[in-house]
Amino acid sequence: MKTKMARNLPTQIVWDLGSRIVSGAVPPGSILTSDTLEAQFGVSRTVVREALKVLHDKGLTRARTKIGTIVLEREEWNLLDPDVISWLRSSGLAPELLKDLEEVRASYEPWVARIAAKRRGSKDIAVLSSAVKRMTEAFYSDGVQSSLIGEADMAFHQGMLDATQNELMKRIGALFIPLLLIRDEMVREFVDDGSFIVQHQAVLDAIIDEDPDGAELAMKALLETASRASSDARRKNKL
Amino acid sequence: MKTKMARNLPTQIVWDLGSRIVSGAVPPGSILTSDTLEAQFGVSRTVVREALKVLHDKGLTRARTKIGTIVLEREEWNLLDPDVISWLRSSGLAPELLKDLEEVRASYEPWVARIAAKRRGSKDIAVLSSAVKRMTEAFYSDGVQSSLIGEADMAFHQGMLDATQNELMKRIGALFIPLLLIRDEMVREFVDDGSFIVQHQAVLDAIIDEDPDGAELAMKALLETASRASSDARRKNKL
DNA sequence: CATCCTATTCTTCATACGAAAGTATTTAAG
DNA sequence: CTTAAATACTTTCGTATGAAGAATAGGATG
Repeated sequence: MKTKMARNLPTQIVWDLGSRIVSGAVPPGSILTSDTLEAQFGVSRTVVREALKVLHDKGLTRARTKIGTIVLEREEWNLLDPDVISWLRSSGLAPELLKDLEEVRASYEPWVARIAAKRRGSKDIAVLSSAVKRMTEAFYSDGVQSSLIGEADMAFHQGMLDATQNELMKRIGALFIPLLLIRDEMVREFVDDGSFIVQHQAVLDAIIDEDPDGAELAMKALLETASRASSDARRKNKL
Repeated sequence: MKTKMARNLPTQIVWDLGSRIVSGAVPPGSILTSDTLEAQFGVSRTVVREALKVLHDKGLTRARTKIGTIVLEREEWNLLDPDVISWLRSSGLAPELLKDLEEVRASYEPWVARIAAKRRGSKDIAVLSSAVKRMTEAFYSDGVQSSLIGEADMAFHQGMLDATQNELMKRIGALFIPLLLIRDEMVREFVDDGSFIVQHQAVLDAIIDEDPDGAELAMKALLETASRASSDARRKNKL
């Protein structure tokens, strides 16, 4: 992940408030007043205002005269905002969101594989092959919990996105990859036979062969397994 | 569309600058200084700063000490930001973006149809049926240029999104629908036989029948036609 | 060529006033 | 006396302004 370094004051406050709102620590309907925040964070009005402006733009809050800035319902939040996504991730994913996410993924990722197979260059193949290789090595040396698997997994999916040469698709995919990784880590504990490696390899092979149909099918199979494992995981944790 | 009413000062400036940047009137590399903007818009630093903060958040600009606020390259822009999308729409769509958009659409909309067919309630059917009906009537009374067709088309696709009951999918779809409408209007001039009506009807029928596979196929057929017409349009306009 | 300096611009602060909108008070009607 | 409408009040956001701090591009200096 990117290590967010020394941000300026408003951004810090945006992150503090934003993550607390998204996590539910500051529930919808809560009232934030500029004065209070000013005192609370020990900053000036200017800074508080800039922070509130940004939160407003992300759909988290709404300013009302004589009342203050009120925290909006979750339906109003801009779920496609990178920051909101980031806050969602660090505050744990609601099962409902996870379900939505899985469906969205099922809709676009086979197509990503398909287009990647059509357009991939030699550099893309190198990236993807390396990712699968690292994934395999990590699995057979450190076992299924290795964090290296997650990194390789992420690199693989990012690599496919890059291979599509579709800016829009890259944006969308980049947005969800971090979220999906969390899910995948949970899932791998329930599919510890390494089958995910075989399935990634199958996708890679099809992409190398410039076989769009094959890539799409292989990706669907991969997602299918993940989805089944995911519901297994849910059942096991729930009951 | 929503009629954006009396917005506050910073928002006005965000829209003025944002749309000019996205349209290319203020090209990447341009330098905006707070002082200049302050004079140009006749507002205070506070307002200019808030506006620049928002533009920064949308990936359009970057503030650098001793230089000013510089307009970033297109690659840096947050293409998934609703405002950026809106500005892109009103400034005409680059052919490259159009191609990306078409691919993205092809990836998710068949799945939207599929999921809609699985989950649709009676209310969803009413909405979709009404849209197709209006589309048909507009076509046979006012011809293919009728703006009512566009409205009905939009209502249809929005209705499908709502039927999925997937918040994330709704967000993504809602983002692109307005852009696709522009494309569709261009396209309809090249497919003036009303075949798009039959194809929408086919999707609707499958959704009513709770036939996911049928809905997905019908939607794919619809997109296929649109895609073909789109390249026809491109060829004809280009040469 | 390397180092230092300075001017410029962003960043933050503190304060003040105007505008909008709930809340309380007064007034008037029934 | 009760109730409802009109009025004044008060709180909070929105905007403006002046000043000080930090960072650095680009020139001055050695």
